Amino acid sequence: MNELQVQIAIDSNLFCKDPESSDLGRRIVEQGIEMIHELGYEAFTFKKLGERIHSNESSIYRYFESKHAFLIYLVNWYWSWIEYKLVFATTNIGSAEEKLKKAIQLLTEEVKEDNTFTFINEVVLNRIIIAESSKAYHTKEVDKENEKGFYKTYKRVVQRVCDFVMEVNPSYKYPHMLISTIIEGAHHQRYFSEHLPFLTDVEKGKNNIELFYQELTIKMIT
Amino acid sequence: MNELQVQIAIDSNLFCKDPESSDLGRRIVEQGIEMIHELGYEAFTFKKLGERIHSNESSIYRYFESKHAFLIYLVNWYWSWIEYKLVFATTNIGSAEEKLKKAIQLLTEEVKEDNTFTFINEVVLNRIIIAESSKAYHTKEVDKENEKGFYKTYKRVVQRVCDFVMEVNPSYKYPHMLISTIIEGAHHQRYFSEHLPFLTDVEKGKNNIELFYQELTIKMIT
DNA sequence: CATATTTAATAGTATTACTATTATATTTGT
DNA sequence: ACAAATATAATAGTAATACTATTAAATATG
Repeated sequence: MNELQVQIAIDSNLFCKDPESSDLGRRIVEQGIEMIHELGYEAFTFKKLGERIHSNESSIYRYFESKHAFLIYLVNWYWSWIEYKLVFATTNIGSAEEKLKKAIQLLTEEVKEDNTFTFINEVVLNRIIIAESSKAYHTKEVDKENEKGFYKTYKRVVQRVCDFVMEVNPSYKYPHMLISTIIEGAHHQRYFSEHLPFLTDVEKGKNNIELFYQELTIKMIT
Repeated sequence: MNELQVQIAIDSNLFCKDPESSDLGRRIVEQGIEMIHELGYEAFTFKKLGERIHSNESSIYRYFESKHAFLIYLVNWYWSWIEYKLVFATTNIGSAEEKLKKAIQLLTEEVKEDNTFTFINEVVLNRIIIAESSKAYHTKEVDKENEKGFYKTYKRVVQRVCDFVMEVNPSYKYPHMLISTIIEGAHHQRYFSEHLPFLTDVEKGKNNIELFYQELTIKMIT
């Protein structure tokens, strides 16, 4: 059986030249993800990436105008992918409660399988999002970048899940606050469980993070 | 009436030379906070700070070994201050529920009054913590720094509030997860309300952030 | 097959995050 | 009051960063 050939569509003002349009572009994204994961965002440079892909620093600048822009691209790719998974997992489900539950699972679970329906390693990308994505919006340029649509994909995912919340309880007052708290919270808890375990109650072999946020969702909206 | 003269005690391995011990040191911290707030962490440099306080870059390095170490110092100062306020606000309160409620208020409310019981502007520091503190632990060196006690003060605050949670409900399973979710969540919501309002449900004149997390606390542990 | 585009290579810039050295203040102990 | 210790300011220097500009060679396209 053939797999569905879906392409994650990325807004064209998130890159200079579409990295999906050439082999070099795909190598930049593929290996860039690996390198950010290995070195961390701060130590990662286009120069190092250029060497790794046997290309040149200045060639990478034709695809992304800056290191920051590259991170923004990855964050948007990630949320587009999550949106795709979200829509796929919730169509044809009748009960609003079920849809919401599925959505919370998707947002809080650890990304484990590498389905690589593209050249992008989603498991590694998930870890970058957890460890580095807050740097995408914690800058002095947030407001300008927000206007340019840099956070649009993330907002769209939040809105979709909010819609499920409102289906379950149309009078609930804080859907956006609830969903963004859960998304950011789950990422924090994953990061803490690995590096600052004191701040969590994660137990080996148990998916306490997911359990906690599922319980939170139900208790808050009913 | 005299005000209490309390000094926030900072662990001596969080600085090279104690900035509270000299006029220059106090100016570094005082003006450093203002500058990080104005320029953002990335654009802030010791060179610029040196110029601003009519001193020298290299003199600042005698107090803090790096820009990162300076941020870590500020984060610890902040949490020591919150711990002090927390202890002060909850002693002599008999009911565990009341203590917890007070604690959640303290952790989620906007810091408004500038009590300046020191040279540090707590209102501005609070905004730095909201906007920049995640950069303190999202580095490749977290584990090493955690061992050196860089996040001890934060953990201590979390533990104190966890103790209240356990007083209210001794069988509650996820106290650390709950409290760290609330702290980080409230900070995120404050930041979002200013820059990415779509991700919150903040209304003018209403303290929805505090209300949301108070409700969350009660619903989760009872 | 000519033209346009892409890429690689080189060089260069201003700035950053530091370190090292030294001379001059300032503080401290006696 | 004075020597010794310490703190500070000023200067200089380093390797690396995050880019930009230019050019030549390779590749794709009409």
